[in-house]
Order: sequence, then structure tokens, then C-alpha cells
Amino acid sequence: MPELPEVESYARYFARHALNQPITRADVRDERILGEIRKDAFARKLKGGAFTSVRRHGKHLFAEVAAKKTWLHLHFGMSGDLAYYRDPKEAPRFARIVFDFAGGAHLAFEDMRLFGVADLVSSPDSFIADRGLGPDPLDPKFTFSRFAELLERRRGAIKSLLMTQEVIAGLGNLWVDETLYLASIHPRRPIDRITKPEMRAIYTSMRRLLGDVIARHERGGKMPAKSLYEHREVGDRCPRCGGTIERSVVFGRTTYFCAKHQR
DNA sequence: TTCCATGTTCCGCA
DNA sequence: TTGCGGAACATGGA
Repeated sequence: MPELPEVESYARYFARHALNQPITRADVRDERILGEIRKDAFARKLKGGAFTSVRRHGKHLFAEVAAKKTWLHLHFGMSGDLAYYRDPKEAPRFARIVFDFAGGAHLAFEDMRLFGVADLVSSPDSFIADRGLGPDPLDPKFTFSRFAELLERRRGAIKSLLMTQEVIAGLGNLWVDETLYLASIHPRRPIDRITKPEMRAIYTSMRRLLGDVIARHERGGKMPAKSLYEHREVGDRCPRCGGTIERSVVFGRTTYFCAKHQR
């Protein structure tokens, strides 16, 4: 379930469990999950190191291996997840890489659909720059004026822009729909027809939503009954205004919205 | 059997 | 140059 809030939860999970334990083995069980690097080079570079810190940018997770001067980079695709466990029998069915630690524990990078990627990179900052990723919306430096700048001289549907990782890094289909629902903006609204107050509504809704979803992951709660998330079905009643939930395709993705209050 | 899925990339066209 | 539609990738669940 990996958009920004999910990856943030994975990053915290990684930091809580898998830091500062010597890596005795990096077992690549399906080489298709690797990016550029080959399986033996990946394993050789990590063996004997230890993860020392974790960073997240957008949907990307980075774990530093300071002694080896490298960072593990993970992208979770559509179905990626992490699992930390002691008994090897608990390994997830679709574990693509398993890190064995000296203390006897294991960290699995699982990804059923194999759209995820694992790689080694020299630093998160150089990766972000090379990839041309936009700012992370939860970065404290990501102010409203920076957000407004991103919308300048842009055309097209607001949903497409918010989904584009080179513009803003981290939002995906689900939480873009939820953001626009909260801000009462139609997903196809042309960017150049969004007013300043509406921009602020989008900015505020987006940041509050992402924080809420992260907090919810931490305590394992459901989304509120009033959320679009709980009503992603054609013909459902909008829990905020009683309008009808409709579906269309925007930016190639199934899009749900309230036909009444999202304009 | 068929359709759909929280992502990304590449190609062709306007 | 920018934006968009479509297809592809791999796999399981409804």
C-alpha cells in the first residue's frame, strides 16, 4: 500500500527494528527486484555492514550503510512491504530480498507484483537530483508559496500534476483523490483556473491528510467514515454533502470524486 | 474467465 | 516543450 504515508511507516518500522545490526547476508531471492546492480555485487557490498540511518523522500526509502559508504534504496511499487522477524519460517511468501543480521533476526523486502526496486545509491540527495524528483510535501521547507510556484505556468488537470513525482514527490492515486475531495476541487480542474484560496485549500488538505494517515498507520486505525477512501464506489453517497460518488479516468488512473461538492 | 489493482516508463500524437 | 492516452511490466484477488 505504498504512497508517501505508507512509505513513511515503513521507514519508521525499518528504523525501529533494523538499525545497527551487522548484516551477515543479503539474500536476493528474485533478481528481478534489483535495479542496475547485479545480485552478487549487491550482496558483497552489504555483507559486513550495518544499516545506520533511514531517510524517506516521497515514495522512496533510503537506508544508510555508513561503513560501506552506500545507501540501500527501496521503492515499493504497488505491493511492496517490509517484514522483520526472527523465525525464518515467518518469511513472507513474496520475500524478494532477505537481510540476515548477526543477532539472528531478518528483514525481508517483499513485493508480490515486482514493480518495486532495490538498489544501492551513493546518497539520497544525488538520487533525488538525478531522478529530478520534486519536493516532499511533508518537508518543513515545503511552504505554501513553494507549492503555489509549482502550479505557475502549468496546464492540464490538477490531479495529473499532483500525481507527477517530478513536481511533488509522494502522492499517488488514493491520496490525491482524498486530497482533492477534502479541498472540494474536481480532479480534472485545469490548473490555470484554480484560485489562490483554492490552492491553499489543496495545500492544507494535502499536508493534514498525509500527517493524519501516518498517525493512523501508527495506531492501526481505519480512515474516518466521512472519508472518500471509505466510499470509493460508483453511486455511493458522499458522506459530506450527500452528492453522488462518480468514477472516471484521469492520468490513466481510476478516479473517484463527489460530483456535487468537488468543482 | 475477465477485470481490476496504493506505480512507473516508454512511445506516439497534438 | 508540455500534456495526454495507451500499452507494458508481474501477479493475485474478487
